[in-house]
Amino acid sequence: MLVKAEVLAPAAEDELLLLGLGSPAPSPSLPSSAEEEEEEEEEEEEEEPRAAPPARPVEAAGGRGLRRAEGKRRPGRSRGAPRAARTAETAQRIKRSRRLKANNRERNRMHNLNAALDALRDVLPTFPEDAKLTKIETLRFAHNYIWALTETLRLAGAARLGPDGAAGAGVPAEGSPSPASSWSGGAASPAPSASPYACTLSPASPAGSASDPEHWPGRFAPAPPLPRRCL
DNA sequence: TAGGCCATCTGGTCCT
DNA sequence: AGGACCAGATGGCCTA
Repeated sequence: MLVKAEVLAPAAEDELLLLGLGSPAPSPSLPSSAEEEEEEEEEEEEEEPRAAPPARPVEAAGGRGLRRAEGKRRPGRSRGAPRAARTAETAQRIKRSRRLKANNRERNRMHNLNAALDALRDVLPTFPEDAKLTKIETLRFAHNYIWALTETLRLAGAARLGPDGAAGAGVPAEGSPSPASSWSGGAASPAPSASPYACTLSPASPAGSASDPEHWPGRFAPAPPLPRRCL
């Protein structure tokens, strides 16, 4: 996807920077970027022990030099930045590396979540068939759908039991899990009293009143008839 | 153009 | 300590 590519690009660049590669190399694919991250982590694990010891003054760094040149001690800057600076830099790199790892995990976590959401969408009837419910719609719809199916079972059982058992036909049993009670989220809707079992398997019902525009995102206006699989 | 939806990043918190 | 989870921020895309 374009979005992904665009958003991921900066991350890949960061990794490259971390690896000390100033210029962006051929952009790595997602998995390979993760691999690079691993490599980088290893590299840093190596460095960590060096950074771990309490930062000693610069003279310590020049200890070796002292051995050969008694008296004449050279400034502690052998090459590159002073040790303290290097240590700080290393700490930064480690921090950054952990962040990137966490980002990766978070990304995967969200992908898993989305996959689960997609699986849920697959079993929900929609109209038109290829319409894609948003996340919130999927969750609300699923909740209502389960409620409707539960009612179906309950009523079917009641019908088998005869007139006595069917006392509440068409009316949700007391304490039945009406979605409206716990799920409407804010602009919630009235309980499905009018026709609680009227197969209103829309993203918003029965938790949302079909006449309540707030519950009908443009793409899912109540105009279409009952969902395909609605029995 | 505004608003909705989404993916991602990020820092904080909790848990193992 | 490291990973999972969460919520806020940010920026891109799409539609009315």
